Amino acid sequence: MVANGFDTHDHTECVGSGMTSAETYCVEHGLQFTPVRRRVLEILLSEHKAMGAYDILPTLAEEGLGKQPPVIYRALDFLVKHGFVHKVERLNAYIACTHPHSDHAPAFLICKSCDRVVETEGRITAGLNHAAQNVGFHIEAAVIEAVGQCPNCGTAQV
Amino acid sequence: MVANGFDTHDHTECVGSGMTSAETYCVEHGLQFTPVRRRVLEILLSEHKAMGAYDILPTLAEEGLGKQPPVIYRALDFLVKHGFVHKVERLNAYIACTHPHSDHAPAFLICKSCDRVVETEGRITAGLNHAAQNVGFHIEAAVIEAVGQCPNCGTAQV
DNA sequence: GGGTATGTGTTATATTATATCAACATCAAA
DNA sequence: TTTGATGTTGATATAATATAACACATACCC
Repeated sequence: MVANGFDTHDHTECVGSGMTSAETYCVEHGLQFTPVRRRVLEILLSEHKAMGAYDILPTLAEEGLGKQPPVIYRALDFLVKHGFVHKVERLNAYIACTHPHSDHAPAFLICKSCDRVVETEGRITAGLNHAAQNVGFHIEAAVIEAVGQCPNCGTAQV
Repeated sequence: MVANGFDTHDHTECVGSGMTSAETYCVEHGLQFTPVRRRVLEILLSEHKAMGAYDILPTLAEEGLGKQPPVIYRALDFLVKHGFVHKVERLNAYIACTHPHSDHAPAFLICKSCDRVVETEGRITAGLNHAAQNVGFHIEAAVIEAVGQCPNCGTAQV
């Protein structure tokens, strides 16, 4: 079993490499990686969990980076649009991408008990593609979110 | 290509069979299929599309079935819990199940252009199960929602 | 340097959802 | 047939999530 979000681990490196990767991508693509955007990504990377917009906003406010909802939503829009962050629809929450720009269809495992979320990689959508073809539907993006119990909570409760 | 929500079709039968099926299920399981619950399912079946709670509420209000949000949310909770209705997380909307109690992992195709939603059947989760096993996660339910273009809108725009 | 596009600050509001508590209904056991 | 357990509804209030609209500032490009 490889390291994942259900483990406890030091993810200083997660933050560092995530920021570097975003930085590089923005430079290469002529995107403005402004202080608000930078800080929001940094918070999401360092918390290493799914956070609501209103969980992030107070931190920005403390740091003088904006205290109204539109500030955080605009930053999140940018980060989601460019693949640095994903929205977890089931939770109305946002989480830093752990496989930036690997051209993946992100899928999430959401623990009901502890609310931790892990992003998995890989091709999930073969069956879905088939279903779509049957009705002539063209898939552009997919939301794939599994709800259940993570190893920690599962074993704890048995 | 079989009949589906992207076709225009007379779905009088969808409504009738949906209601009958729910009715039977409730009797068999000792559930109270009360007027509010009945009417909400009927509305969702007859509109044959994903609707927000606040789209449904005015109709209930007109008919004297309750005008406060908790009324509709409680009815929706009941209908979702027992599999008559699904929530489309991506849209924060609700849609009548078209395969009631076939023990399926519901998956949706959501058209970006016309907002129509089609529920597909079938086993979608093989790859996801594998990913979950790798981290020791136990899946209880899955949200699978594809966003894209339906045949009508796709051809219209080309 | 001037013009255009993009990003930010701010106010206000829209949309989606839940907590709480009292009243009433249903049903089965005492 | 009362009692009590459970479930449903009615009503008020509020929480949580998200966007519209507009003025101003900054970045970028020629």
